[in-house]
Amino acid sequence: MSLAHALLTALSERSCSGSELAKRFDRSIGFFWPATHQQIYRELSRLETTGWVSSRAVEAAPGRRRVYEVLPAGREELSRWVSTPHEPKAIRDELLVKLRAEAVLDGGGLRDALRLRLERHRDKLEAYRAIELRSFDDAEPPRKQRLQHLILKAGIDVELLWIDLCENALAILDGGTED
Amino acid sequence: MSLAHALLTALSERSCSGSELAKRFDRSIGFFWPATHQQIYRELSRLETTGWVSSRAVEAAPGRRRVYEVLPAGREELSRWVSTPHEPKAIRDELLVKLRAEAVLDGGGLRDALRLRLERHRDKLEAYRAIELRSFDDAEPPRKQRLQHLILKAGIDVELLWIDLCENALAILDGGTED
DNA sequence: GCTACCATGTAACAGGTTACATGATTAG
DNA sequence: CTAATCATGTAACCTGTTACATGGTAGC
Repeated sequence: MSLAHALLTALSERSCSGSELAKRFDRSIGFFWPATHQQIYRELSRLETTGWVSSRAVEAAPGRRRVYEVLPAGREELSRWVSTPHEPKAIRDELLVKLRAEAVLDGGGLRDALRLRLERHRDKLEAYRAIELRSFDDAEPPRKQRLQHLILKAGIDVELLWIDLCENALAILDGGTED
Repeated sequence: MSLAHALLTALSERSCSGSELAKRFDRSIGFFWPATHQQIYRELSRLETTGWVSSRAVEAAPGRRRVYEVLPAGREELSRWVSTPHEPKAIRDELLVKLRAEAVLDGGGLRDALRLRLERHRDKLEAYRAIELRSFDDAEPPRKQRLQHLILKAGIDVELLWIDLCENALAILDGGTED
């Protein structure tokens, strides 16, 4: 049920409509919990049925926009969920399966996939670093900012990890002997 | 369709029965592509229908064991899949959502979850390092071993990353000022 | 011959993905 | 007034998860 709580988190930061949520997801929470607009609308309906958020139609707005807002019960639920420990989820990444398949196939066909991944991870790294420069320049930031920065740094480290993996894999496929 | 290809990979390494596959998954490919025995049996049936694997019943064996084997068409499919580039998948980890929720809630309720994750990631790190010592002591390993070692090192790096994240998050929640 | 265990499987469900549909507002 | 775009939504599907069922073999 993490999408529900991701939405509660985003709406706690600022109330907004479904489409705006979808856009905000694309450039913040969605980095580590992606969601399409279909998922978001479906989940918002459920949240409203459960009584964790309320919505009101916005007059004089494009489409039939509705603005969602977290109710006290939703805030309690979010708090309860945050305090509930959970098991880590496994990585589940296609590339690692492909590396293992490449090891048994012995063909070298993985090169293109590795180069694409490398490009994507470098792009993402750059995007994260741009956000970092833009948003976290404070030398002595408040707790909230420090936590948000920590999340971003985790994202950066993940990209660095994949970049390193891809480069090493390409070196092996190209027959290099360096480690 | 990654489970299908993970199974083809495992069966290419060595033919075996469904239950044995489930066990092998638990301690190798399953680290980065987990699968329950139900998923495995369902997928094996499909693979056989598609004509990528064949199975034969084993007489004089416990239960009604069937041994699965990759057919030439399956080997081709695996090769085709390895050469097909794919987009990286997002992280999708509950902990990052919770960190962000903690930032907006301002309560400190995340400590227990962080401590549990820390423990789990340390355990996994230790397990991976034990495998590394056991399996990769060769100074000049063949290509196949180098690729497999690379996968394992990626797993180790991922655990180190999470450990670092959890420790830093706990430091912030405990009001420390170190970065 | 019980009991426990093993290999295989079924059924129901939850969540995510993709394709498409509808009404309403805005731009030209 | 027509085309493009926006906000919301429906439907079908696929994968993964959980709980349970069945038949067979092995140990006592």
